[in-house]
Amino acid sequence: MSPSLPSGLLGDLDPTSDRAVFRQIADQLREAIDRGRFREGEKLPSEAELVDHYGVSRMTVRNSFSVLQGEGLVHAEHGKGVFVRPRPPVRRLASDRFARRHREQGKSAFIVEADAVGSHPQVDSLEVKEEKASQDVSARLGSVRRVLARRRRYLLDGRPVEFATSYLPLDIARGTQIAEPNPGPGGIYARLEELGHRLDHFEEEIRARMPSPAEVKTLHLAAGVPVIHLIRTAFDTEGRPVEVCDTVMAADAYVLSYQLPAT
Amino acid sequence: MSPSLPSGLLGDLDPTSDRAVFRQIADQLREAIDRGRFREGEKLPSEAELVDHYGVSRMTVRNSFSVLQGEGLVHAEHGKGVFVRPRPPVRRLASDRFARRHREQGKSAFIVEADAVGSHPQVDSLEVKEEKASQDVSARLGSVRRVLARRRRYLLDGRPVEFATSYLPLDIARGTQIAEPNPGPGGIYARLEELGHRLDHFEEEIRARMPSPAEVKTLHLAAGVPVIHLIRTAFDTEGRPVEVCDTVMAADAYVLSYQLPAT
DNA sequence: CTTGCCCACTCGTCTATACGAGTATGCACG
DNA sequence: CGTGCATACTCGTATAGACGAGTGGGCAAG
Repeated sequence: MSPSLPSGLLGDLDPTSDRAVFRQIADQLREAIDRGRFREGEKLPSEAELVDHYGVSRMTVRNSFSVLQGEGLVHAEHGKGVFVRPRPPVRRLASDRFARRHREQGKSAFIVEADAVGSHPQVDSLEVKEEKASQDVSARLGSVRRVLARRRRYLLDGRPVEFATSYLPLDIARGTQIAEPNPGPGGIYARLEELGHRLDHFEEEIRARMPSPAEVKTLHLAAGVPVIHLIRTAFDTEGRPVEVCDTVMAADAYVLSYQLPAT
Repeated sequence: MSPSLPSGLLGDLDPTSDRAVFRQIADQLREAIDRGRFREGEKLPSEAELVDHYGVSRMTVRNSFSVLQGEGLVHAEHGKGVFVRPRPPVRRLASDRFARRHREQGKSAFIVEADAVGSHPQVDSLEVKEEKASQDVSARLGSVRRVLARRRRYLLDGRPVEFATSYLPLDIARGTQIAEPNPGPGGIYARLEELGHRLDHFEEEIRARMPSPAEVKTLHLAAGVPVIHLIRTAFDTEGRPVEVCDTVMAADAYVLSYQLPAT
């Protein structure tokens, strides 16, 4: 038998309303969460308890939960319950993160930055190989057929937060340290500059969308978490695009920050 | 009676698989969409047809659809069917969109840009009023109690794509044309400069998340469409923040583009 | 020909039931 | 004391049925 809910926590249904019952329930739960009646990580009433409280069928309650899941407000754990989704710590990406001065150190920007805020950084899924350039990458790199692709996934405290692929023209990267699993201190941008491609500027394109099933898997995304899709192109001082980096980030783990001149 | 589906369009279920039936159906539909078997705007088989084809119950088929809706791939229209969601035209926001040279003209950046690509722009929900600054806005503007808030919504070809609120310190904006519904040619940035606040740079913070129910309503968002939340702070040459602009954009209608120096 | 209604088809909402599978707890047994 | 199992509670998946409401086409009446 389900114990009854503390009275006053949730209200009653309005049978005269034309708002669907499952939406009314979702509204009440959402409001309770917003007001802090349920805190981050806290367990919501179980399906059975809500069935008793509202006098509706279980599917109706589940429908309410699915609304809240779609909004990214809650997540269900099989065998345990439905919980208010905690807001994970966000990683701030500043627009000067690729400035030359940050490249002096030996470690990669990701590692340095994570260490600074006391997180445990990891990089995995390293893959470096030559492949055919997609139509999009080819266009961005200036009609290149084949490219060197460097794939990796970044984790913070064990949680995957982003994965990225860098594409470089073969005539630049082949046979250099860039084609090695470990590109050496300062990363591939340092190597590019050593190879005579002094970097001039970057162009970043940002989109947001819902993840594909593959992305959900790779980033362990909860329901209702979008991804930020960032495509960066690096140009050298001669105006040639020397790298395209395609990055997919868990949107709940990032804030991007840019500084623009008012010119 | 439901006519049977064209054979070969969709496959069969694998009863030995441990993948849930509704996921298998969603997978097949997703793949068919990705492969172009169903084109943008095209109608998917009705629930009844899929019930017949797969020999499952209607709720199972609906469950599959709800997966695809959550991914933003399809949308349902009551009484008509379920359709592949067309990708709307996107608006590109370049990082120089606030450059002084774009401010010379009389019209606002939004209008000029939309006209350029042949879209029909509109601005509505104009509201200008003094109000108490939220904690966040106050912090960004440097401990300001009350602010002038300018709210508006932008539409392209009748579709709402973004809404924004600008907050300005009262000591700057009160009694000026900035406090009028129509701020005049070049917008509030032009007025700020005339008032002696020469703009130096902007700071933009970007987040992506699922919309609140209020945002769904204001932007007429389909299921599975995230929003891009952009907070811009404008600084004058003395380093004082003179405006905070809080913008919520339909993510499927935007690509943001930034240029960063490699410094 | 036009109007208005009926009907078929569509998705939306809700109920009731059943079984499976993951989790946690307590108790009995070794 | 510790191990392992039974059990109760949780959500996951699926079935079957019912009624409501929006859409569009066809047909009959005017």
